Amino acid sequence: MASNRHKLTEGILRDLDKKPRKTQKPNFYEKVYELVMQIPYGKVTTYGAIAETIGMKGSSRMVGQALGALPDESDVPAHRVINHFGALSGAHKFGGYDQMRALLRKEGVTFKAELVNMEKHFWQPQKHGR
DNA sequence: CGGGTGACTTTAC
DNA sequence: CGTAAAGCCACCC
Repeated sequence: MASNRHKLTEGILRDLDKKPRKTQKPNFYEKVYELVMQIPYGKVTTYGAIAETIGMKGSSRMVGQALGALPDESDVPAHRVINHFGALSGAHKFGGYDQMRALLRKEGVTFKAELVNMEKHFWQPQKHGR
């Protein structure tokens, strides 16, 4: 449902807007965003790699969920996050496959058929603060 | 509190 | 090879 997603997005915006409160459990979404924002220009990474880096190996879906909640005007380069095959799973959020591919190509990312050339562009996320 | 949802990944057949 | 199913768990209602 579109309205549901919209509400979700509002929640994310609210969370991003307020200062990260250092509770015992920081926002999972913020962790994902911080990692994604560290992806260098022209590089890509996968949901699984991000999940593993934030200590949630196997919960790659949560990563996708976090990215899916991002507003379009977000500074988070979500287009650099793809699935482990190199397919553009989130293409629908960028106006379709062709558009997302064009976005990546513009950054120098090369493709093998319909898949990103992972061996060449995969970037292993690193914990915040190295 | 419980159910539904989701930009994934892996394993099994 | 292809399809199915099950883990995974934060967030919203």
